[in-house]
Amino acid sequence: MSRQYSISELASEFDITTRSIRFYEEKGLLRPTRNGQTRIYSAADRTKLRLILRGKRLGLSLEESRDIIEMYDPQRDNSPQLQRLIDKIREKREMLQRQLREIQTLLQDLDDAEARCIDALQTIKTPTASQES
Amino acid sequence: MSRQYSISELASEFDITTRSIRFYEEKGLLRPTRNGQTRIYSAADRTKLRLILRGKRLGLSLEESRDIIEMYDPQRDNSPQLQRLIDKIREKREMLQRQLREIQTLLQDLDDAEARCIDALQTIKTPTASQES
DNA sequence: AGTTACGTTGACGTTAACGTCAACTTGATT
DNA sequence: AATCAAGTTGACGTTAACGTCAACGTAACT
Repeated sequence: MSRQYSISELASEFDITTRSIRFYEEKGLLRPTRNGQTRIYSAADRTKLRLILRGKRLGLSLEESRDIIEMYDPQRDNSPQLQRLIDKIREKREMLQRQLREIQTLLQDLDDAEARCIDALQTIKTPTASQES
Repeated sequence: MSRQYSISELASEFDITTRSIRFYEEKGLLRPTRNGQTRIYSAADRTKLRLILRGKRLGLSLEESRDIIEMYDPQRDNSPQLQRLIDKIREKREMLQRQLREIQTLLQDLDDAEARCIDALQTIKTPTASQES
């Protein structure tokens, strides 16, 4: 009973084309219901779309994003399935944690680079300080 | 005077093909010296390669990685250049920080998903607890 | 001299993730 | 009835980031 969305609503909200949204469906990441042949998206679909786009920014492939999306509605069928899911979650978590550490390294590197730049700027503005007094 | 590397040494160390390394050169990310027509890579080239691959894991394009690499050897020519570089650094930093926050959100989401899975597993192992006593 | 290992360039193929376009339907509006 | 906006499918084009392959050079070893 919560809100419904048209394809173009979602497209403009997330600033992507409708073609992309249909593409994600082709790849099995979304399954909107239909009214005739027209697609209708639920709030859950919208959330999934958000996850897809976030995944993209994080360098995940669509397939990896699909994995993650599937974790959101665990079909609690049989326990082997669930166990596999838990394993996948832990695996993804490790990957993300590694990624997090790498970002922190890069941030540190950027800090250093900025410092060197600022330093170089100073050196230019104070022409050859080594020759003063 | 520090160590030199052949293309296949680097390729096997980072587990990529020599073709990729040459491709990065075509794209202007590396500029190894030559002995005749054979490429010779320095320790700095190796570091750049490491940065490229890290960038890839973080979802950066090669062009973005090239930007970052350029920050590592600031040609301290003129100050407008340096100022532009500082701006680029700050911009990249914002992007990485946003990415960092997104990863933390995703990690939190994964924690939740795992909890739900484990919960579902328990529910299966304790068959329909609601019908007991 | 022959072969083996390692390197080169150039051309072309490939995959993921879309974009573009044409031809069509459907519902609402004028 | 005609037109318009929004949707659909299908076919094909595109870009990034390589991989594959062929044809060749070179240096070292046997």
